[in-house]
Parts: sequence; C-alpha cells; structure tokens
Amino acid sequence: MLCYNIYSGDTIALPMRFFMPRASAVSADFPQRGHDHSACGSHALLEAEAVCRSRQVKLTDLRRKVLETIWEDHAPMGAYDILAKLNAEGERNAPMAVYRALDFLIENGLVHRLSSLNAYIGCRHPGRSHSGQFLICSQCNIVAEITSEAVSKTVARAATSRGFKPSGEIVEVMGLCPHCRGN
Amino acid sequence: MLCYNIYSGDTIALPMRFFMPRASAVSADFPQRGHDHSACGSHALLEAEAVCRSRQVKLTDLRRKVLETIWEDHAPMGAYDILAKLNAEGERNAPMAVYRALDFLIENGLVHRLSSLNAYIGCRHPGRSHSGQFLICSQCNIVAEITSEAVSKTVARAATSRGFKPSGEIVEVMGLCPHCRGN
DNA sequence: GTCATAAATGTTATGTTATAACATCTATTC
DNA sequence: GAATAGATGTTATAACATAACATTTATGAC
Ligand SMILES: [Zn+2]
Ligand SMILES: [Zn+2]
Ligand SMILES: [Zn+2]
Ligand SMILES: [Zn+2]
Repeated sequence: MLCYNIYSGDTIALPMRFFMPRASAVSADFPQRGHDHSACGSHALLEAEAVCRSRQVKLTDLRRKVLETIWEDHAPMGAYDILAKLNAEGERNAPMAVYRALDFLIENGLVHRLSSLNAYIGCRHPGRSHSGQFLICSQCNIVAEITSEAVSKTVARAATSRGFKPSGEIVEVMGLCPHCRGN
Repeated sequence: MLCYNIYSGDTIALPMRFFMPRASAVSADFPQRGHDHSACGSHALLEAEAVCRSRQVKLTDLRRKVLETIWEDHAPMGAYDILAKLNAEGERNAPMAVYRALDFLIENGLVHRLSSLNAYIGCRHPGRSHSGQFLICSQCNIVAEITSEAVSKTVARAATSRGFKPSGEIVEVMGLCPHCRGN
C-alpha cells in the first residue's frame, strides 16, 4: 500500500503488514489537545542538557529559563513575550539577555526562529543540525515542526538545477491544523 | 533526455528535439551582470499597468513610484530604503505611505515580501496569484524568484499528509547565485 | 590559591521595522 | 453639488533587534 513515514511524512510504498492508523501519525506532529504538556517541556529540557553536554557548551541558568519559557506553549513566542514571562516575578532582565540566550539556543539547535512571525519555538528533535519545516495554524497558532526529506530534496534540486548553491532554507506553511480544520 | 522546464525549473522528460543549452535557463532566473536593467523596470511597470487595469484597481502616482523604486535593483529593498529613495529629492513621505503602497502592491501580486530579510522585491510574473519561492544570494544579495511546481506540490503533500490544510507558504533558500558561486 | 583569560551577563542607549488612529484630500457616482 | 468610498497626510507609538562597553563569573595555568 501507499503510506507515509510518520517521521519524514513522505509518501512511501509500505507492505500491508506495517499499516498503522493515521491518527498516530498526525499526533506525532500536532500535539493532542489536553495532553500533558509539562512532559513536553521537561523532556525538552532533558534533551537540551544532553545536547549541551555532548557539545561542551553551557546551559546556564538564564538560557535554561528562556528555554523553559519557550516550552510553556506549543505556539511560538516573541522575544518580548519571553522577556515579560521571565520578569513576571520581579526580575529585571533586559531584552539583550533574552536575545543572547535565544542566539545560543538557536546555534545549538534547541530553538527555531519563525521568520514569518518573528517568533521562537522549541525544537522537537534537537541535536541534529537542521533547518526545520513548519506548519503554522492561523487559527490556534500551534506550530508543527516537520522534517520531510522529500521537501528538502525537492527544494535543493529546484535550487541547484538553476545553478544556485543552497546553504540554508526556510519553509513555513500557513494554514489550519488538524483540530482547527475540523471545526 | 531528462531536462528541466526553464519556467518551472522542474526536471522533466523532454524529447531531444527540444533541447536548449543550460545557460539560457539559468539566466531566466538570475539576471546577467550588466544587462539593461532599466528594461526590467519599464517592463514591470507596463505589466503592472495591465494587471491593475484588469483588476480594476488604481496604480496611483505614489504606488507607481514605490514600484519603480523597488525595480531599481534586483536585490530586495527594505521599506525604509524605499522611503529614503522616494524622499531623496526633497519629498516628505512618511513610512506609512510606503507601507500602504507596499500592501497594495503585495495584495495585487506585483511585489513580494521576503520574511527572512524584512525586504521587498518586484514580482517577475505578476498577475498570477502565487507565493513565490526565492533563491537569495548571501554574497551579492541578488534574488531569483522561481516557481517550481515540484516544490509547491511536495510542500503541499507534506502538509496535507499530516492533516494540515495549507493556505499559503514561504520558501526562501539562502546560498550562492551562479555568478558568486563561480568566484 | 591567585593570576590571567575567556565566557557570560549586566546596563544603557539606540537602531530598525511596522502599525494605530484620526484628519484631510480626491475621485466617482448619483 | 452633495454623498460616498478610496487614497493620502500626519503624528505618535508599538514591536523587534543590536551596538557598545562595564562588570561578573567560570576555567585553566602556574
Ligand atoms: Zn506539549
Ligand atoms: Zn489550529
Ligand atoms: Zn534587471
Ligand atoms: Zn550572488
């Protein structure tokens, strides 16, 4: 049967015996409403620790707090939103502090920047160096980060066939997530 | 033979009798150095007139001047750069004027915004409603707008296979243009 | 330990991009 | 020539991001 890889999302030929219901694939990219989101955050923090250890860079207090703040939501967050949350309890951080932490987190593949929104979101498979592809729900603002080989290969091919040597790419798709689409 | 469509850039099977040398395809997307660029601008203005006539919208003086300014270069231009050029000869336009003109031009498919640069560029095939794909040279800042069916289809498929209903997309590729790559 | 160095953070100021809100002008229609 | 919609003018401010330099903190050499 024709199916798709739940990690890459690409359509592939798959023997029937490997069939899995579609819902599981969808939830792999778009979080279920009402899921235990604190688990997403603590999982991300654990991964971040590991990444930083292996890269020999320091996940300092400030950087960790910024990352935790970003992971408070599956929707992307502006730098000044992050700042406001950090300072909600009396701290007096300046914008620079946030931007510097974001630079660090982005450099180390723990956070992505969404250029179409001027906003930041936690990376869902950190460590690997990658420029993700993003599905952005215009209604509920949830963002799914996907990693489609088909997309990156097709984009690379389109570029190179025009004599262009690609070194990075941005793919951001606006639309409706599975939940909002159903309404 | 396997070849590619010089308009869409996609690889296609093409009978040998249709073969054309590659250079012509490359130059279709990336302008030659030293080409008569004033022709690009005047051609774009003529097309813009036609588009506005057929859409029954008005290409006013201000909007035309903004469009002309954008077409002074194949590199994208920031809104405040445009403003500075408009005001270079004593006029006193405010940022709002530029942004409103840009909104109009974008709505009517005459200009694109590059989110990764916060900059604007003239559309090379206006009239058709489309969200182009862009190849951005990190060295000389020239931008090629391409329209690859393969890319848009692959992106759409990756999105829909995840239960997402796409309504718009941004594809921006950073790298080296044919000229800068050669250096 | 302490000294030198590099890394991180603090602090202040400023630069850059974009929009809100309301007033005025101009074209179009009846 | 009034009524209306569309375009522009004007002022102020919001939202996003970086420059420059001072201070603190971690790290390794001695
Ligand atoms: Zn979650
Ligand atoms: Zn949604
Ligand atoms: Zn030209
Ligand atoms: Zn170049």
